[in-house]
Amino acid sequence: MSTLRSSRARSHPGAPVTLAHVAARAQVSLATASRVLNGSERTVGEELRERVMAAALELRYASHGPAQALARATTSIVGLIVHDVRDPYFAAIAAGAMRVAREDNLMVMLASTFRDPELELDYLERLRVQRARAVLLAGSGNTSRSFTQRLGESARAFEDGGGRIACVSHHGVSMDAILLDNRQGGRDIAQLLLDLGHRDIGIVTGPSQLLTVRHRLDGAREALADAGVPLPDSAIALGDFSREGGRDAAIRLLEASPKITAIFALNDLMARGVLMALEATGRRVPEEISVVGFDDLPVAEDTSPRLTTVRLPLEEIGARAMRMVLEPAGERRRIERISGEVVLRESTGPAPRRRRS
Amino acid sequence: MSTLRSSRARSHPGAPVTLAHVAARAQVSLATASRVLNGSERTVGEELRERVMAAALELRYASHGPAQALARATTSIVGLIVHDVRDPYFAAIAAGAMRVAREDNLMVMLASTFRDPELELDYLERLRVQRARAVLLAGSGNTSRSFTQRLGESARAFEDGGGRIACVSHHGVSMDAILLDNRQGGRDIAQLLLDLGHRDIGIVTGPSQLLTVRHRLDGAREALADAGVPLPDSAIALGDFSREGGRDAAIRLLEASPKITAIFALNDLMARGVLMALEATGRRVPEEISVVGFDDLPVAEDTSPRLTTVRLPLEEIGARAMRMVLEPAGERRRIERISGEVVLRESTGPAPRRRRS
DNA sequence: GCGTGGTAGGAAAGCGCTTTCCGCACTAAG
DNA sequence: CTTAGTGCGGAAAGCGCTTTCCTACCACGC
Repeated sequence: MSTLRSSRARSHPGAPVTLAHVAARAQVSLATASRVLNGSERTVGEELRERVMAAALELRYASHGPAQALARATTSIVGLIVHDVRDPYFAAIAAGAMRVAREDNLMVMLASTFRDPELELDYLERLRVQRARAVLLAGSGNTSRSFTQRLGESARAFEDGGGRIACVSHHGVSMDAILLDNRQGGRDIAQLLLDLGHRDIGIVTGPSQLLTVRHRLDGAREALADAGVPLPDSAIALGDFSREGGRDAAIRLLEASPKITAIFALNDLMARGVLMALEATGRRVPEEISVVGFDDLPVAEDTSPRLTTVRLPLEEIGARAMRMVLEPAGERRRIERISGEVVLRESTGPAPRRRRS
Repeated sequence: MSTLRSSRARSHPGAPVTLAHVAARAQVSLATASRVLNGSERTVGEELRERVMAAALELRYASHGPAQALARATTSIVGLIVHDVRDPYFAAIAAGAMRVAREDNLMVMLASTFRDPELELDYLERLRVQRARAVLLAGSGNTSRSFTQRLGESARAFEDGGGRIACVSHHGVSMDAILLDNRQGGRDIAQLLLDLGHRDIGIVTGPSQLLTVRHRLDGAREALADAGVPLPDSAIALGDFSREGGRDAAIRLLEASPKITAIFALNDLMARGVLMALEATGRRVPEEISVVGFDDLPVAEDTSPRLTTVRLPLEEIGARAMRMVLEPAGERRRIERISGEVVLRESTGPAPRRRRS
């Protein structure tokens, strides 16, 4: 009977059990209990060790994280700030980063800013308060000068507090980073379109203050310029970085430039939207018009035709970024570059012959 | 000059600034500084208040979360345990839950178990260590008796520590919950198939130890039984709860039961896989065979034909669950039920006329 | 037998906060 | 003028740990 009762001990609200309780029950000092239960350099005699273990088990002791953090002056928390968990792009990065965090026995605090830069700053501040060991900024950087500066200051403050910080993609701020070669990707995919004979190319772009957008667009511009193919303003339509944004932008684009034979959507979500618009207006892809995206999210294979796009190894990127930010700070800023590669699917085809102009 | 310097103060590693520094600089006591900087009942005189604020700003003071947690005996952390962030189902729930957490000024620790029940227990324990205020279990429950029991014990231990815990979906454990009516959903969607005249219906199912799977399947079984339509074992194929799992299962299913005119995939991801298999084998949907899924994830609208499925308001579910778990514990177990509704798209059609048998 | 090292256990000093309790100054009431 | 009441500031006692130091003890060598 008594064993039964003791095994159910503390299953009532009462005051939570602390190390002191464990120590008392095991008849040892606090120091010893601490050494046994939380990896310490010092060895503890076999007998005491067992007494402590047993007591901890019986009391169902769980150490007090915040107290440990205070005493040790370090936590086992890392922060991860993304734009939106629902966006598969960020979900993939998050998954990679979380895998690495887990390997290092760290808990991750995830924050979604929903693309609000202020929230990004706010979360960074909160992570500073939490004394996160490291923070990973995974959203795309912003082109706003003043925002960039404030972000830089916050990052500096965070580091002064002893934390590490790094980002994925350009952020216009000097910190360790995994840089995605969005420009080259934009260039490559535009070149693909050119190689297929397309000369009237439209672009469906996202919010222009995102650096990712800007770089992909720049890459495409370069490729077109090199080939001497014009890209009038009317061939560029802007929308949200989402399905709906892509669809709406495509509709406007088709009105403004009905002659285009190919559309480069700056990410796969938008490309999906473009496909929706094309389907709604009865245009065949790729026979009448080709469509390409960017990122190679799962959706790229879910559409029909499947999307030609630029593959980014997102989980790998998340993992490497997390690994980088968990390393001790180096002397100099660390940069790793990752580039995407074009994956050819069925949404692209040779340019149709020119219709009567 | 001096203002400039002082505004840049502490931009060097040195020891981090504490409340004591702020208090010293503002020439007030620790108590006063604390009261000013961290909402307290007590009022502080205008002058001192301003001095403290100024000092904090100049030093770029950030309070020490763990220390506050220790002193206040409560944290501003909530935990969220899901199977996989990459799965849009969980991403949506997470987004809803995170929105509510944000409204309450809480930080969320997100953990992905990748469907490993041991990890679920492990993370729950870690969240107990972190003294999370509340934990939301979002994965589907498990049918394993022993696991369920251990989960129950861990949950109890967590609650004994003063935290709240709740789950989405059945977990076979008594705790507050948002219950999804998976059985009814399965029933409804199967009924839809029946109403369309299908009599040879196949099912592509996920891991059978998931309660979600079991309930959806049970619902479908009931509908078929009520209609007197047989469901032979050969008409059920099992796979991973993913695209690939759905595809592979569909291939096996079609071999085992070539006569089927409709397939119910237990979630949209699997349904997408089914569509892939059907496309690969040249079967037209829905003319030759109808396909339905479950969840109504974005992918349901990305495929062609678009998927008929059961819509679950996932973000709403995540939000309500978080709200529930943040409320003080009630006397009795709290349960909210949410049911899905069939949304009709193009992947379903009337059963083709029986071929020669 | 004594000094010497090495080892295991414990006492206690923090870690950075919050909050109780105390005291002072001032006002209002008697 | 005294007394009670009120408002504000500060001293100090924790919160639950870790870790430094100190002490006691043992084994060993000479």
